[in-house]
Amino acid sequence: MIDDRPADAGRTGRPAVFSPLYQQIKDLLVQGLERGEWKPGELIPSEIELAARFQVSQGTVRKAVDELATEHLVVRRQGKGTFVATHHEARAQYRFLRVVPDEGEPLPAVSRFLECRRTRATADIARLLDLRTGDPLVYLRRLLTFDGTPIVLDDIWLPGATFKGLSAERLAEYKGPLYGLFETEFGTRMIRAEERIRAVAAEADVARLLQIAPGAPLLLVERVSYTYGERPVEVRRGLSVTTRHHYRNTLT
Amino acid sequence: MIDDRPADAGRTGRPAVFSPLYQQIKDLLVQGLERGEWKPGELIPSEIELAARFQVSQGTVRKAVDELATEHLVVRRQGKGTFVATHHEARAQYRFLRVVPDEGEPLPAVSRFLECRRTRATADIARLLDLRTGDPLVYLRRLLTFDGTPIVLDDIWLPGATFKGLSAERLAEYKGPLYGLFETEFGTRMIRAEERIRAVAAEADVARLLQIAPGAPLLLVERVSYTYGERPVEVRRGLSVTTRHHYRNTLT
DNA sequence: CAGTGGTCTAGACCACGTG
DNA sequence: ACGTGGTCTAGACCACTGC
Repeated sequence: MIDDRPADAGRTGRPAVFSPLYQQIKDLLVQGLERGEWKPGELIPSEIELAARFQVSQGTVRKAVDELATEHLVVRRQGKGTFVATHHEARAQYRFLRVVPDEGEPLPAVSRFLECRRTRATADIARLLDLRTGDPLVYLRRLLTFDGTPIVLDDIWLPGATFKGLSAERLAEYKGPLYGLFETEFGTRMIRAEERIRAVAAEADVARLLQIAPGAPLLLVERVSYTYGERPVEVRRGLSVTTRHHYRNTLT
Repeated sequence: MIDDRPADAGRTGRPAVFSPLYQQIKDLLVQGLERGEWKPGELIPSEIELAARFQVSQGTVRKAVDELATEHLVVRRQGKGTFVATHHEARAQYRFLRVVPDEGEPLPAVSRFLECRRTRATADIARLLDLRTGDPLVYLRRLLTFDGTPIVLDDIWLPGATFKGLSAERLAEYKGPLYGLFETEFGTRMIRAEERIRAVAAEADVARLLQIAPGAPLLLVERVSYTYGERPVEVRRGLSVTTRHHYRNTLT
């Protein structure tokens, strides 16, 4: 495992394209994650092992791993090692579920799938997913219920090529976060998302599903999710009833 | 300047309350910022100088300063030094201004103040600002206009004790971000905020100011801003028209 | 040129988890 | 007892800035 060493990584000479050593190590580690060399939840090699493999000091590996931990790609656990991050963890759950009750603990929302079918990309969905108009998609519609009350209606579009085997049956039987299913069954780990948030008036069909009056204000959250290498893997439009719930956000 | 050294910071013995050395250094630096030892925009001592002052290695100071930079309390500039962060910078502007046009660049929004008066804290505002009901407040109302169209109506409540001299005249003549004014004139630097976002229907008076129909959906952003030591210093309720604008957010 | 932060190394010891 | 990540040090060289 000596040949993994980046060309010209030593203290003499210069890499063809300059980038700090720890950055190059980080890139190699991300490539390993992307290739599935270490799967979500698994232990990656220790810092000492990685330092030996890449022929750099432990300190340099540490800086690379530190950045991966900051970006939530891996999780450090003192005394145990460094693990590949996974969506199957209470810790990571609420990073992407931002609609919560005004009062009390965010009870585990109950998810019910109303639709699951194949369709084809419209121009706008294709653009967001970096596909071509007419490319195959999987379309999902689900209702999130908090404490018995319907609160969020999500429309979700996924690239058909990646999510070929996704079925209503599989969704119905699956317990846990949707991104956990994507990660486990389709080898696609969501790591980042961009959202645009607006207020809109409820259409008649949506109002019926969310048990509110037509025209009532709803929070619209349009999300594009990305996996490794800034590759878009999901478009989601969520409509939320925000009379006793809100979207929480921290500005830092 | 030798006595600034934290008690028992050396490699032998144990601090009474355990915390890593770099954390203690970081805390001391935050206290310096809070005291105004170095003001926004100013240069703080170099790493070598701080290392000498606190009697620790440069590496330990570096880790402390790195964290301050991550939290946007300071800004590092290679070759020049480390500066206290300030709201008077294009870089920092859009960290707290999240409502932007759907298309095109976020043109500098024009701010117009509709009200500025002293009032007293209601129970809910008092709770959020860690005050008592009836304590003095300064209340502001302002309208943000993008490209000539009114888009955001902000109601702002500030602790009267801190913002004693704030006047309509001062607001009218001031150019630049509101948080820049707070920082320069009142020595209060906002560093973090928590927001709750909802969709609501426009009331008649708000609809008139925003030039929309009564009952139209509006985005409501309720913000509490904090300065050093998690001390709340502002409550803000912003109502936005989101037909051609949206609230942007990145989940990481 | 001198001074700053940025990178990299090598080695020490500590705290935590497991056997 | 051992291996992991966490902290700390000392010193080297690099890259950027400004005189």
